[in-house]
Amino acid sequence: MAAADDNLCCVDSVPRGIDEDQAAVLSAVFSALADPVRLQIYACIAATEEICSCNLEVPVGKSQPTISHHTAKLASAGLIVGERRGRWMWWRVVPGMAEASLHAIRAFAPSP
Amino acid sequence: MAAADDNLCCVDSVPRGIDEDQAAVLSAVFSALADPVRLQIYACIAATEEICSCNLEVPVGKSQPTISHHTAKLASAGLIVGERRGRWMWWRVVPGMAEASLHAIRAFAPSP
DNA sequence: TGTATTCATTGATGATTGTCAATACAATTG
DNA sequence: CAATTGTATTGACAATCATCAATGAATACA
Repeated sequence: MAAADDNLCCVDSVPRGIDEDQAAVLSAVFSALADPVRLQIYACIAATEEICSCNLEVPVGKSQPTISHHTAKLASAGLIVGERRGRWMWWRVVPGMAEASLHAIRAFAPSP
Repeated sequence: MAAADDNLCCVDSVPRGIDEDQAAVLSAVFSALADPVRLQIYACIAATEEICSCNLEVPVGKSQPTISHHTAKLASAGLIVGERRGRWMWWRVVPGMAEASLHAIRAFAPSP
């Protein structure tokens, strides 16, 4: 019974995929991009040199606490950085962060 | 009163960011990558030519229904495609899908 | 035809999340 | 110092999600 290794699709050594810790870090980056509102915020920031928080409320159509919550999540993921100048908070995109995260997924994958 | 446009950080024309519909589509792609388990699955698939579902349960350490649920979400986002051959479901990565989604965010952003 | 196997679906549950009103904090201005 | 303005935090709530046990559907094999 069973123990037949002929009609199995399975190989002996299964690929390990990503390290569990690294998967958690990477998922945080993509989680930050997984929300339509945050995507609009990120695109707004990427489309400008830098932009302050008050300029984000109108184009994305959300309340100020919501904007603050989303920018904090983008910043926590390392996708943007903020600098406080006076009363205003200015946001810039961290160049290459998103691309590096994508690249990390297939670090060991054979190139196409 | 007010109407003082001197001490405002705001510009008149706020960047529109991404189209709302496109943001929904893109967020679906990144939502698919926003889970550690799905990242491991995606990496496992990317690391092989193609792999069948039964080979995914062991490396990610989840139950069969959970694996099926995750592969369905990755496929729904267009990141992988599945082909049924006999009893087995074989998965392949759709090349360039993730990169294209990233690129779409800054379609109109100035290059660095 | 019947049995075993692989994958998909359903139902249920605990956890996470997006949102806003209210409030607190910080910094400029009078 | 007091008032004003931009931002962050808290609390609460509805919605979504990840997970698994149980079940169903489809295919291969005897």
